Amino acid sequence: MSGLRERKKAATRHAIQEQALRLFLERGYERTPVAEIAEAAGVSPMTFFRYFPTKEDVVEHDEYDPVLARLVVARPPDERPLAAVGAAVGTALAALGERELETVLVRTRLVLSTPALRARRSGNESATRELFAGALATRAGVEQPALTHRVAAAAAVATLTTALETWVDEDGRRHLAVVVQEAFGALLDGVSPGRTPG
Amino acid sequence: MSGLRERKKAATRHAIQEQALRLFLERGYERTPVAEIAEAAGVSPMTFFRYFPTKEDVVEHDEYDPVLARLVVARPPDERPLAAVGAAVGTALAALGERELETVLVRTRLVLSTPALRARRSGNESATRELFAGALATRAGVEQPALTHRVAAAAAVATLTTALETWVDEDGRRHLAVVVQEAFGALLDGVSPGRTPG
DNA sequence: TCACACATGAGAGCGACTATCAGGTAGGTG
DNA sequence: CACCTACCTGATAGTCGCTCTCATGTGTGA
Repeated sequence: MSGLRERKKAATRHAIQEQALRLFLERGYERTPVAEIAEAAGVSPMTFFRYFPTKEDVVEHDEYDPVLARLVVARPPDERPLAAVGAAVGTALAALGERELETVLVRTRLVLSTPALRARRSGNESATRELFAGALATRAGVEQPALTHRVAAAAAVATLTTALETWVDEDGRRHLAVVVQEAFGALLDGVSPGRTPG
Repeated sequence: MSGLRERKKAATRHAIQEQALRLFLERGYERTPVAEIAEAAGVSPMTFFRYFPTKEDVVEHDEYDPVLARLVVARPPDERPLAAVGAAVGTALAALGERELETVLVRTRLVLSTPALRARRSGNESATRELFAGALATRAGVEQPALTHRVAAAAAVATLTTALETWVDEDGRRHLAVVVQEAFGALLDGVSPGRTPG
């Protein structure tokens, strides 16, 4: 399955993404036309859109969501939904190395500071919510996610987003996992008065 | 302050919005060019953009947020943040009449079923989050919103969004206030096991 | 009534994105 | 090794959202 064609495609895709990110960081997202990215990557503008349906797509990855969903399903069933998601996220983040965190930081900063990318990110969160809601339903042994599952999923994603924003604001000084854990703790604080800190 | 000029502007603005909504519902958002909206409203395409900076702006209102923020600040300070936001929203929704709810239903349905509008809506939620976080901070008597306030605000907005989606899925059969209350109850369920139903 | 401010329109133009068509290259087949 | 097919690519043209500049006409305030 790894003929010359496949390798060329992978290389082209990688080149486009690399040049795009470089130009975005240098000159800003809005001031970088697709034509320039294509030229820098040595392809035609057409080819850019064959690899990435929109200009925004070249920034996003969203490869973590399915992993997270599986971790959520695997959490013990007596755990409260939000605690389950929080723990699953904690587990996933612990596996991230220094370099990966740096990449995430740079890209997240770019996304948060670019309205168009921010809006798209928000749009994607809706898919993440549904994925988490499905995972919580599966864990509970039911077909369709109940309102509880959907609300818990939505709150968890919102908490995650807030944690990410905080982390970027801090320039990534603390480990992301720490900030996320603190955010989930703050969520409990915001709901019930007496909580048991971890 | 209500000279002929002002009234003309208000009329033009209203005409554009009315024709836009009509055409969007008839032919769909994506298949309705701004030029057609402008023609239907009897103005030039240029004028459309003078009144609404983007095509998406013609759909959104977002007039409720400031009201909600004020209601949040007014909640008793011993209430937990999420309960405070939930109660504030409940109060605001109780004031909505049959016709207003119908309008909200139609527009929300359009927004949720149109990716571009959905993304924009999500983008706006970020502003709503900050507004709520500020309100919670003010209520707590501090200048800058703490992480607790920001997380609570984010979770509350996420819960609200989920409630709105549920409400639209149900074609507005139950009153929106009921669905929202149920959603906030579900959030408590998702966090702590024993809760006292209202 | 006069002069200014402002709302509007016309035209050109940019950038994201799409559809169609033609040419070249990889891959399996004889 | 030659060939044929399938697919990747590019050129062209076009649509649509959105902006800029400039000129004109219409309210408004003096």
